[in-house]
Amino acid sequence: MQSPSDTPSSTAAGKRARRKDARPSELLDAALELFVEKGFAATKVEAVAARAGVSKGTLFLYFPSKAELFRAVVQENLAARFADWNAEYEAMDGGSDSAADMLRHALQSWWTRVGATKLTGLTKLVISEAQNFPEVAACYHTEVVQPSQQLLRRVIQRGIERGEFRPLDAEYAVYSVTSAILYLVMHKHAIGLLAPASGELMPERYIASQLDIILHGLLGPAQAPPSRIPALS
Amino acid sequence: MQSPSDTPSSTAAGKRARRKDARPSELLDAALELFVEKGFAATKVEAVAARAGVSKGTLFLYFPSKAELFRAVVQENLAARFADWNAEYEAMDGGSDSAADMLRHALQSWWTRVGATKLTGLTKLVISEAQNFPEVAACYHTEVVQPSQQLLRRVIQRGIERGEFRPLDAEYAVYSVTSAILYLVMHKHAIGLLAPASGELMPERYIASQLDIILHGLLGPAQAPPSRIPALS
Amino acid sequence: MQSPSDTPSSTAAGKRARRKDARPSELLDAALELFVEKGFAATKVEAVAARAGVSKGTLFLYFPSKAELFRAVVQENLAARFADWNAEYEAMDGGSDSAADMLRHALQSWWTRVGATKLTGLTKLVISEAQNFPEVAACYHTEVVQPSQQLLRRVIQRGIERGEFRPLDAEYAVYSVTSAILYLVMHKHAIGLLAPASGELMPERYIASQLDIILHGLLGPAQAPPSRIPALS
Amino acid sequence: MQSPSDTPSSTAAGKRARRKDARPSELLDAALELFVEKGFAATKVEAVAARAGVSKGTLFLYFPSKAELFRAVVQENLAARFADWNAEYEAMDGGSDSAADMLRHALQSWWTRVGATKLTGLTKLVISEAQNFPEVAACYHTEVVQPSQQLLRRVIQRGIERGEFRPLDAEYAVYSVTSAILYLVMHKHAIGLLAPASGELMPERYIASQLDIILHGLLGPAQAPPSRIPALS
DNA sequence: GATGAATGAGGCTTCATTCAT
DNA sequence: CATGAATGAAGCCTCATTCAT
Repeated sequence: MQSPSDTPSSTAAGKRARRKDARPSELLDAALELFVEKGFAATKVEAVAARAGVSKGTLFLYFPSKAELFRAVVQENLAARFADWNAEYEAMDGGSDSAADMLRHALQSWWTRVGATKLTGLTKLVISEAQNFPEVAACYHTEVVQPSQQLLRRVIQRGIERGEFRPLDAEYAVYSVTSAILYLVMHKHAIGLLAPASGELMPERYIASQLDIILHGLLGPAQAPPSRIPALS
Repeated sequence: MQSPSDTPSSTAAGKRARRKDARPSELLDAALELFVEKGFAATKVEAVAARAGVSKGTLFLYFPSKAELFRAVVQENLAARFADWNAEYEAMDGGSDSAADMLRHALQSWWTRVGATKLTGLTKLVISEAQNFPEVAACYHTEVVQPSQQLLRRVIQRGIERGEFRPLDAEYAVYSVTSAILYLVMHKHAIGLLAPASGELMPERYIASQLDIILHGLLGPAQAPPSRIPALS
Repeated sequence: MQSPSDTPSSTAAGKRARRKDARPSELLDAALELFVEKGFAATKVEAVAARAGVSKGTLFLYFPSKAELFRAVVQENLAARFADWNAEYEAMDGGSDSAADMLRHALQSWWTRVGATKLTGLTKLVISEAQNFPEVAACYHTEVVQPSQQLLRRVIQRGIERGEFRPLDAEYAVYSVTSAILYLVMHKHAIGLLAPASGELMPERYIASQLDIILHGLLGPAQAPPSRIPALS
Repeated sequence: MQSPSDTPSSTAAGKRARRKDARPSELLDAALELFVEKGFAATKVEAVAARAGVSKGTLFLYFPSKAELFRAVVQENLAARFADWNAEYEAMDGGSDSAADMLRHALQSWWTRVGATKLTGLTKLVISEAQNFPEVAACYHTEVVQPSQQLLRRVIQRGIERGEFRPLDAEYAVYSVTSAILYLVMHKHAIGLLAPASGELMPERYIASQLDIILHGLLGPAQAPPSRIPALS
């Protein structure tokens, strides 16, 4: 039960302080968008500042250089994503669902928590700039890619051990899931823009299709589920 | 009937000319590599020239600007790839293989003809720079992406019609194949470099795994093939 | 009623703003001088910036390109010159002087208002670069050359109609005045520098001589004025 | 009575030799035109070579640098012009014409021998590039300007001494003639191009008008000639 | 803190000049 | 001699970064 005004400058100066505190994240949001859109080199710091509603000089009050801004963009969004993944991870490990359900759940929760948000830009960004920022890429790999893959591998492994899945190459089966995710990300940020006239890709339908095929592909002949043709959402 | 010196300047004067003829493609090769590695903006024309073994100025004898060099890189490699795809297309359409074999063949021939070459860089390049070169991206989409997807869609459709595959969402099932391909491309040029220490991805094993799961996922319960565990190549 | 410090930042913050306002015209002055001296192509933007006391980059804050700087140089000085010509025009048209006096006045006021200033450089500049900047030249012709020639033609025409001048080719008689002016301009900016050792040309004496001969040449035998030998100013 | 074939290689190799000897002057002609049109800096040596019908490299066989080419252009045409001026000079000095006739003749012969040819470009060229090539300009001044002015000054002086002309400032009266000439030159190469739509300047009429006014202006009241209105040639 | 004018290193591009053929 | 492919110094312009206000 903390008093609502525990800091001296809560009423008047508070608003400015909150604004001030918000600056960095407004800049990070603007930077994420622009880096994803145009790439690191083609993005001008002035454009980032402008999109965040501040002046060029202000950006340098919070980030010592453009490269540091880039690193901060990744770090910041990494944290957010990682927290969520962690929650997901524990929730799934604890339950007693079938491996198929766990995979279904993993993909679908990825979509709602990450795929449908601007966080997907981070993946595209890190991949695009991997060569120019190896430390950042390595960090991303350690924090995001490896844990996700480990989690998926464990689920698949358990499915095999339980006889739910066919006996297959568990390590590489993971890529069936990650490639499905990556394609959706790249479609959103690049492929889909190659030809705006071409038919839109409907994410839910895409995920349903991929899940249907992957699970059918993993499951042993006995457990083959009633082949649901995905509703054309 | 060969006179030993039919043209007086066949050896002497020819060397220059041969070099001149080779220059454009040497430059295009160098440019493809560097654009893929660092992106368009971060690649210096001087570096392209240096990798091709010529000086800065020479590049501009063959390409009027850096942007035109980029376009030429895509056009040039597009032609090569498209010719191969065409050959593949006709070979497959004419045969009387099962749809599964056709898909298997499509993926494997893609690997030998494209995936294992530096042509994969083109895909990564076009995707990375799609926003900054929309016309190039559109061209790539028309020339490469759409034909490939149409071909795959037709194969899958036929498999369904023949009862070989389950009745599923043929249009979206295509993405199971394209996402598998895209992931391999992106792994080669970006993901694999995120963490050099992480285990290498073996392309043949990757393709075998994806094929196994996709085909299992597509096939009707009856036709389920003997679940071959891919040899750890 | 003056408060000694009405605005807090009147002195401090104002200095920057005042500099910023002055920059464009400082740059235009420097550019005019250098373009006249060396020509457009041989003038380096860095030299213009240096003469204006700023760095290379600053120039581009105010003018988007070297060619635009050139256009601005002409436009800017055109305005100045044209305003004066307009004033002159009305002053002369309204008066009831003799045509001879009007011509005398025209030449002499041209000297004080234009000929003796750095504005003459504009004429040399536009003529020298006419082929490379046709639109600028056309503009100069419309704004400066044609009005001046029309004014002179009208004066001469009136002199002829009044019987003050001989009946001569009024249209071409104008060139006696304009050629006198052009020679002075070109002498100042080029001819006079051909041989620094050669005797200086004294502008007042030059104008007196030209006026003496032109007026003598125009006047009818009756009105021939007392042949004043120009004072060796 | 030289035999028509006194050199061994007169028939076959002669043509090539003549061509070879002609090369430098073809290059000089091309260079004069382009330097006049675009200025020294904006003229590309490749354009000069192309207009002369040879390759870039060939130009450098005859002229060690672009600057030397420029000097040669002036020197070469200077010689031609100076020879003519010399002939004119002696012809006039020897005769017993009136000073007025001599001036009339001087202007008219200038027109046919120089004004109507591409030699006028030389004047424009030297004036335009005077600052960047002071030695060339000085040479031009010594070789062309000073002799012409001296000649004109002597004619006018004699006219005054004989009582043919009014007693006027002989030294500056010269400028009435030179300014008339310069204007025609600059009109041909620059002013006339400012506004192609504006009425053409007819050189003969221009010269007639200027001569009429100048001579009227110089002559004493007694000798005033029948004021010929110049025929609208 | 916030601003935006100023800076100058660095990249793209041109073009005079060289030189192997 | 003639060619034109190759060179690289130099110029225009951009933009990350600084700093006076």
